[in-house]
Amino acid sequence: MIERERRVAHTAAGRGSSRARRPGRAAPPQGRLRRRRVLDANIVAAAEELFAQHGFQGVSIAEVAARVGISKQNLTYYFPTKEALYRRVLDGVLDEWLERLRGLADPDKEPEAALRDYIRAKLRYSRERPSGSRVFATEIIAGLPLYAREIRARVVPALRAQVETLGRWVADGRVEPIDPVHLMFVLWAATQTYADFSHQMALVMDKEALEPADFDAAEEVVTRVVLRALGLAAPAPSPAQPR
Amino acid sequence: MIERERRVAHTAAGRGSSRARRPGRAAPPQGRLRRRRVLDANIVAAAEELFAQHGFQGVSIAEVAARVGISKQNLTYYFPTKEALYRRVLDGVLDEWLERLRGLADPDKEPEAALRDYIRAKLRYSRERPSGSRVFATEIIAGLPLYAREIRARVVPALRAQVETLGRWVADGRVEPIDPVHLMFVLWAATQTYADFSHQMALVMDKEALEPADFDAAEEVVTRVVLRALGLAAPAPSPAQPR
DNA sequence: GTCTATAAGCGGATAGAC
DNA sequence: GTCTATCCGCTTATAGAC
Repeated sequence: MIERERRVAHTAAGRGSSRARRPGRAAPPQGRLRRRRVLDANIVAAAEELFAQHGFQGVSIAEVAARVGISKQNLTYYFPTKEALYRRVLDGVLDEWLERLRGLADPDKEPEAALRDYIRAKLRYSRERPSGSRVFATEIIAGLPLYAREIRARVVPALRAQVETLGRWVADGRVEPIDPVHLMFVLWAATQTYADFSHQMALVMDKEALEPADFDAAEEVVTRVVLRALGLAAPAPSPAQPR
Repeated sequence: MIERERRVAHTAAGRGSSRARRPGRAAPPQGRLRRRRVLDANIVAAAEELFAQHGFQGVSIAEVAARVGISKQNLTYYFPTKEALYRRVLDGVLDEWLERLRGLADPDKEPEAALRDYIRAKLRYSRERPSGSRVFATEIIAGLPLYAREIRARVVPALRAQVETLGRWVADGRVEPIDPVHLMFVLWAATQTYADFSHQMALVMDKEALEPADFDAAEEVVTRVVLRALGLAAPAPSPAQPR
């Protein structure tokens, strides 16, 4: 079963190099492969939403299967265990998150521009992939019971690199002195919260769900808060009085 | 069974008025009552920790019972359903949270002092009651499946009051203009994260768990970030150069 | 690849004796 | 209040036919 898991996971992830195309086979395997990849992606997407709502133990593979229109026995063909499916969900979240935030907070860029881009990208992720953010958050809140290794290997280095960049800006006198570790935690929290706590926010603002305008306002406030903490923004932007 | 739930829940919450003391009974029921209250509190405390780690569905009542040294059948005597126990956990979290934050962010107080007190209290709650914060966070992330009514009735008004206070300070020109709703969201997130995400923070800082000094540093950074966003703090506190 | 069938266990909840 | 006994449903996972 481990063999099966490996095979499916690799082809699904697009790295199906071990299974070379058989020249003797006339029918193109591309159609089948593509269909499998689509089904695989649908399973992961459905699982992501359900895990975000109910947590790992709160989801049954039968529910996931029902969402994508297959039997739960068939689902185990693609993902032999529930935990394997959960890991694939988190792998996907992490892949996309690291991809989007790559190269931002570059120490050579201007601090202000780098931070603006970073905040924008992170808030955009919260808006476009709230379920992914939530699965991630619940895993962290639970104390990393199933995904500690990957967090340690992939997330922690990324965060440390960003902290180091902040620290260099401070050391070079390009921003006012502040604890870079905790500023990073605050920045992370202030952007993450627009995915994780959006249900409560909607209640406070008396609307069904957050709207694009809310994310624009969030970006303005978070950006201002962070930049001013570093002495990088004008003291009184006062949008009420146009100059 | 509903009858039983009501009775137990009320006495356990300390409002056991319906069961008047029988004058004919010589033995003081106080001992028994006190023991029951202690056991009840132990159950709730154990459940809080487990719910924080594994989520609602991830916890079995047998686990909770084992932690307090009773059988699961006996546990159902105190809490007839798992959901009732979960609600009691959240009730306790909410009670203490509202109690601690009562009167802070008073519109008549100086904005700077009010905000400092509020941030300190909220961070202290994250430090002292991390499990409670985490249970709360997971319920919100899940989309309020079981506790929406209480959030709506008790949390939302509290948040709105704080938003209104911030808005009044802006309107009165006591602080620089900013969107009070989103500033509140950021403030909430920046303090909440020190409970919810502390496991990841510990990994980033390469330590077993957050220490008191970390919370001191957090308080300094969060306070500075918020105050400067409102134009309330000196531009360059620079702790490196004592004046 | 997808199906039927089923194993094997745990979950919450209840009944009733003491 | 605490115990033993038990019900019933749902869970993951596997075996094997097609």
